[in-house]
Amino acid sequence: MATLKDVAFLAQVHPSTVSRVLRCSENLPISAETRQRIMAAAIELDYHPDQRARALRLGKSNTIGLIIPDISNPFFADIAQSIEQECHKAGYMLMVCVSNEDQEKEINFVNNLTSRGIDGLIIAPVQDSYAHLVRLKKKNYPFVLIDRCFEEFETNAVISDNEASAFDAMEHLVKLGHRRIAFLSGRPTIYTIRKRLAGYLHAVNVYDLDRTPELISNGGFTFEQGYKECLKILSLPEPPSALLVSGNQITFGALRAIVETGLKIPEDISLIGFTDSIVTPFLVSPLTAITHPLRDMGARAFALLLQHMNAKERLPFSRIVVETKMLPGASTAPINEKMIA
Amino acid sequence: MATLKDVAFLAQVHPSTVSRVLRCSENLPISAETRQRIMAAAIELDYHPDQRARALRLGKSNTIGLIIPDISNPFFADIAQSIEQECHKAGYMLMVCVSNEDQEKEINFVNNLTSRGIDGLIIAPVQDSYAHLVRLKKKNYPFVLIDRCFEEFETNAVISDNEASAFDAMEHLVKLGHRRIAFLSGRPTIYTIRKRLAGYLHAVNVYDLDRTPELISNGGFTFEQGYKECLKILSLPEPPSALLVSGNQITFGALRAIVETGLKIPEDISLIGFTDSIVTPFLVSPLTAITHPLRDMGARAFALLLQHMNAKERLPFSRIVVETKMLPGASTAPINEKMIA
DNA sequence: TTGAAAGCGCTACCAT
DNA sequence: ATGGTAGCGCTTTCAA
Repeated sequence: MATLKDVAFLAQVHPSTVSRVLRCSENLPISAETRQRIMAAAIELDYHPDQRARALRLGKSNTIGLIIPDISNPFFADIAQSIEQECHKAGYMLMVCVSNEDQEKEINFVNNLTSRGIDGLIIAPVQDSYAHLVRLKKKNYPFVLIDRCFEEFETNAVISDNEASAFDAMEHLVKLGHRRIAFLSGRPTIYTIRKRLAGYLHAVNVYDLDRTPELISNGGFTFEQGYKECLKILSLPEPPSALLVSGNQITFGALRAIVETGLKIPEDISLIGFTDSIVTPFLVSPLTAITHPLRDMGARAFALLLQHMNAKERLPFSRIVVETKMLPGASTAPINEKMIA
Repeated sequence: MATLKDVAFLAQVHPSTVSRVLRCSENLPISAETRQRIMAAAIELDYHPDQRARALRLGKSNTIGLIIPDISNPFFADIAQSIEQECHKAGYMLMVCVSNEDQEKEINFVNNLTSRGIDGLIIAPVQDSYAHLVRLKKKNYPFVLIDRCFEEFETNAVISDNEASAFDAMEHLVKLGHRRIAFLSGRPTIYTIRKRLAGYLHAVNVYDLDRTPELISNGGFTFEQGYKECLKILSLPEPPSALLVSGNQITFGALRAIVETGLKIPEDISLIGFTDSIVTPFLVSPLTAITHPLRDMGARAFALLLQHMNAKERLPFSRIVVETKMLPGASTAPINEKMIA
C-alpha cells in the first residue's frame, strides 16, 4: 500500500504538501506544476489515504455501525439495505454487525465499534440488558434504536405502533366471528412483542375472547421456533380458529406447521402475520399482513442519527413512531361450524 | 473515551505499562499490586483500546470486508449471515457493504475498505469490470470471490455448478414433455448467468427444443424486473409451457406475473427456479427449486480467506465449486393439450 | 509556495 | 518490575 511518503518521494516534495494538495480546495496556494507532479505520482502509485490514520488524526471516521439481530430476516435486511443507501448518499460507510439475538455479542459489538472510532450507531437491541447503552449515553455517543426501544430508558428511537396494529388485527378477526385466537409472539422480553401482546390482550378484554393461556405462545424469532410453537397450538384439545403471528420467520414457520397438519387457510384456520416480505402475496394463501414502512424506518433512523452526529450541543432525544399498514390478503375468513366443532 | 494515558494517570504508572498489562500473557513480570491498580483503573474508566490506533500500529485490524450486490436478497443475506458467524468464531469483525449491482460503488468500497486496513475481502462482484480486482491481486491483498468469478482472471473463488444444474432442470422439464421452455435469466454479464444460460442452451441443443429467441429474457435481478420480463414472455403469441427462472427476487416477480395473469402452476405452466428461500415450499405452488448450500459457501469462503490472510508466503489460488440441489416441489407437471393449444 | 514538527492512541523495543 | 521512546500514516499549524 502506497503512503503519503511514497507519493511525496516520487513527486519530490514534502509529505505535508501532498496531503494539502490532495485534501484542499481549488484556491490553495500551490504551483500548477507541483500539483501536476503530485497528482501524477498519486495515480501512478494507486495511492489511497489510510483511513485509520485519518480517522485517528481527525477524530472522525465517516462510518457508522448498525447492529441487528438477524440479517436473514427480511425485516432487518430491508432496514439494513435502506440505511446503507442513506449512508452512501451522505458519504458515510456502514458497518453491519449481527448479534443473533445474543446480548453478549451485542455488547461486544458496541464496544468494538465505538473503539473503532465509528461516528454513530444504529441498534435493534436484544433487550436482555441495557447497561452498555447507558454507558454510551453517558459518553454522549450518538446512537439511535430501531424497531425496539426501552420504556424506562430514554434514547433516540424509530419504532412502530405495535399495540394499535395488534389490536386492529384482532378486531378484524373478531368481526369475522373468531373468539379463540392464538398469538405466536416471539421473545416476550422485547419491546415490540410486549406492545403487540398488550394490543392482543386489550382486544381479548374488550371483546371478552377466549382466555386459555396456551393460546399465547412465547418462543423465539426463528423459523424453527415458529414451526414448533405453532404445532403445539394446533394440537391443543381446543385449537384456535385464528392465529396472530408476530414476525416474518415465525410466520413462515407457522405456515409450515399448518401445511404439514393438512389444514387449509382460511377454510380451516385464519391467519394474520406481522410479515414484511415481498412474497406474502404469493404464499399458499396470500397473507393478510401487518407491514412496516421499512425503507422509511431506515431512512428516518439515519437522518436522526446524522442530526445528532452533526449537533454542536446536546440535542433532545426523539422517539419517532411510524405507522404500520394492514395488507389485505386471503388468509382470513368468517368462522364456520367446522372450526367450532 | 478513555485512553491509555488516562488509565495510566489514574493507576499512577506509565502508559506502556498499562498496555503491557492489558495485552500480555499471564507470566509477564509485573507486581500483583500494580496489575490490580491498572485493572481497577481500566474498569473504572470503562477503557476500551482504540482499534484504529492498534490497527495502525500493528498493521492488522482483525476485520474483513464483505461486498454483496443486494442484502435484501435471501441468497446474499444468508451468505452474509454465515460469513458473519464464521468471522465471529475466528475473532474477526465483519464489515458488510452493498454495491446494489453498481460497479462504481463496488470499486469505491474496495478502495475504502482496503484503506481502512481491512485484513481481507470477500466479494460477490458486479462484473461489469475487474481492473480494481487486478490491482488488489497485484498488491497481494487477500480476497475471495463468492458466487461469481471471472473465467479470464484467476482468483480465489467459491462458486456453484451453475451449468450442470441448469441443464438438469431443463432435462427434468423435457422428461415431462415440455419443448417450449423460457429462461428468465437476470443480467447476462454475470458469470453465474452465463453458465446457467450455457446449461439451458446445451439442453435446447441436445433435445432440439424450441429456439424462439424471445424465450430467453435478459432483465436484471430485481423483483420488478422479474415481474415485467415474465409478463412479456407470458404474452408471447406462443407462450412457453414451462419456465426456468434464475434467482430469488426474479422468481418472486415471475410468480406475481403468473398469479396476476390468472395462470395456475403447474396446471397451466411449469416453473423451476434458482431459489434459495425458506418460503419456497409454502408458495402458491410449492416450488421446485435449485438450491445452494449457502451456509457452506459462506463458511468455505471465509476459511479460504483466513488461510490466505495467515499465509506467510504467496499461496496458489483455489476455485471451490459447491453442488446445488434440486428441491422437489409441485410446480412442475407433464405437458397437457391446453398448453400446446 | 513549500517544509518542518507535533500529535492522534497505541505497542514494541530498549533501558534501567 | 517499570519507564522512556520511536513510529504506524495522516493532518494542521507555524515558519520560512
